[in-house]
Amino acid sequence: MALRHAVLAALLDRELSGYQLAKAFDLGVANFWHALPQQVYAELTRLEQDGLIAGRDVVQDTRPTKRLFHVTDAGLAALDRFAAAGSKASFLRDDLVVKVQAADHVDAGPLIEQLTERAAHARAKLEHFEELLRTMRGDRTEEEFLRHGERIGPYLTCLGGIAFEQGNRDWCERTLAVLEERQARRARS
Amino acid sequence: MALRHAVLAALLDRELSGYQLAKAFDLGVANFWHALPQQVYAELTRLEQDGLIAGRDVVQDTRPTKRLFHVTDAGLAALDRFAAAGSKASFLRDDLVVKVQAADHVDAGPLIEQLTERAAHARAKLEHFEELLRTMRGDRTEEEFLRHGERIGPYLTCLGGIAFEQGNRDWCERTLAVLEERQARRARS
DNA sequence: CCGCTCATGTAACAGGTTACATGATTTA
DNA sequence: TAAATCATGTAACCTGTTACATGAGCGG
Repeated sequence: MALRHAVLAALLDRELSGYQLAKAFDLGVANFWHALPQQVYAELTRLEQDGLIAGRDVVQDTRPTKRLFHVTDAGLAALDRFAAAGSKASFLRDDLVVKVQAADHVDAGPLIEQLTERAAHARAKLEHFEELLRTMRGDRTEEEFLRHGERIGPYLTCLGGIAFEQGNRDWCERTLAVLEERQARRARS
Repeated sequence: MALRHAVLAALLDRELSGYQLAKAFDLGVANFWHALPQQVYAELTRLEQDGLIAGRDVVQDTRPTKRLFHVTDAGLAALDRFAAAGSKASFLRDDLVVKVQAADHVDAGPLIEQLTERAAHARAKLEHFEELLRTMRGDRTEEEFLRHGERIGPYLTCLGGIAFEQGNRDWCERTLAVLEERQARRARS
């Protein structure tokens, strides 16, 4: 039941439509969770039924009518209970890691390709996150912002995304270097 | 269909029983994937039916009879196809991150507790992984081992685990520092 | 006029989690 | 004698993914 609380957390800052939320969860914008649009819409329906969020229709002239949601007091209480309850460790679950585990028994070519892609993707996300951080803290320094800012949650999760992607990038680069060196050596012999 | 290939990858090094595999996937030993015992047993059944692994019964006098599995040629071919196919980026999906996203709206006490736990867990895993690396490379240096070792896949995934857990640990410590400083300041005022 | 964005879903399926079951042997 | 380890599963459930559907406006 974590998507539920991820949606609540995403609605803390401002009212959002299902569409906006779906985009945020589909791409890496809401870097703290990932979900497909279908899941988001379904979860919004359930959340409203349970009274944890409330929606209001906003009629637009050129665009279709949308429904903006906000967190209710009951929703806030649910979030608080969720935050207080224990959570188990999260695991790394990544196809590419499985492939590297089998690296000695499979063709290294595609592996190198995928690791290169992944490293590039990690670098792109890092840039994006850094940009987000700059926007959030404005003209304040990071220390200043984290000490006195009144909404630091998204900043901290963004730092989490950066830590994750740095690990990703560094590992990809290291693994690439090893696999490429071995492949080059095999080609020479 | 990644558990399938994770099991194949785990069986590359040596024959294992369902029980041994289950333990490896349940705890963090097989640091490249996580799965519950029930999943592992079910997957082994399917893999054997599909001819990607083969098992032999080993009768023991004191212990129950166990079944040791090894990868077949068909299994190896399947792994190779899997490694060549594209894989999408993996996402960070972690309850604790959702909680931190909501940090400004929920009680910081439990958050601090959970972050402390998580940091300790990350440190423990790091030590465990470092130990594993030392065992795998023996008296060789890392460079030496990665250049000339004949089974480097597990070493590389272990490096991945280390990169992941370092990110985890650093982020937990940073977030802890911020939340604790803010909580202390609130208490004083 | 074709594809993209806005806006919202349904249905079927695959994969992961929780709960439960069995039974012998070794260790504290 | 109670708990942990070895050894293997079944059944129900929850969550996530893939495929498909609808319809209006806007930009090239």
